[in-house]
Amino acid sequence: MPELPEVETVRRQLARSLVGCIITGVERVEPSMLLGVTPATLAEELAGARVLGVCRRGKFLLVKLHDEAYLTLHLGMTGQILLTATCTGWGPHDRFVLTLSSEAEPQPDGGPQDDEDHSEPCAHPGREEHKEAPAVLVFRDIRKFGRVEFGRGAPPARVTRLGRDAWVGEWGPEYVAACLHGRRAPIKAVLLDQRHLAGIGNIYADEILFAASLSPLREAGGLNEEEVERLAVAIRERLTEGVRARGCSISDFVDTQERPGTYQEVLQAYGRGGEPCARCNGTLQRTVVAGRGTSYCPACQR
DNA sequence: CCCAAGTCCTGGTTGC
DNA sequence: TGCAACCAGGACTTGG
Repeated sequence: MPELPEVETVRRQLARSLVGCIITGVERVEPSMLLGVTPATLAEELAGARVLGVCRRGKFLLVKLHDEAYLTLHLGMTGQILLTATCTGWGPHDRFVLTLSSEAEPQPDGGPQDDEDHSEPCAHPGREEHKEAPAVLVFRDIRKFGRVEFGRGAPPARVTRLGRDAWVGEWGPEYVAACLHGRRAPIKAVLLDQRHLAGIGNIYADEILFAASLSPLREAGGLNEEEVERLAVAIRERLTEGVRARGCSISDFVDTQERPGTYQEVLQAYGRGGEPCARCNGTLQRTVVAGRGTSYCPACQR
């Protein structure tokens, strides 16, 4: 599942490869995944548009174009963004395809220089990605949960109504405490609610709660100060680890070069129901919380 | 047939 | 009682 670390992995690659490029055309678009514009208008708007930056907020990617335009991408649960130098023909799940050309004049500054929280300087400047501008961007999505949105003036409402970015956002234990205050919903449901902290999905929610030794079933408003502090630390740490691992490829996720991440190798809770707990050697239990499959250790997650 | 799960939407409940 | 905030559950999607 593309959650914050997976989307950040893709953002870094897109920022490196796309900034300064000109979109030359829209080769393909799945209308049911398109929001805010018709396919015809989208093609018209994007043709000739220069990419100014690539930002992220929660699980959303924002491709900033000239004239205050934003192309907003959400990967849903099986979405992939692939960059290739040549077109080798489309597959049945290629829902949105852009062609690109590099500019003669390189941008003075490659990275996204955005006001907001979504961008981190690229941490691996030496890594080989595309030196050349890619010719094609493919948004591949087996299920059609992904979304492509175009708008002008400001990012779309589905982005502006998000809470603070769960990784690079400015927040601390007090903010988390305020989010949880008075809530009777289970703590995991609040972690998954993008209006509070944006970017946490089902995998990282389970990992964060394991790291914080908190039961996903706990009533959110019932956490004490010390537990909130542990939770806040676990959120930053698990997401940082996820980004460092270049994402979790337990299901379909791959980066723009079709390479998997490695976070699936260090999962302690997600998907491990019935297996021994790495911390206390108890048995992880599987249940359903907030309508989502949930694994946790009843012995040491309290 | 059920399961996986992102986001949006609806309808019922809670509490001031 | 009225109303808003809150919360659970369903729709959507397709391959395993």
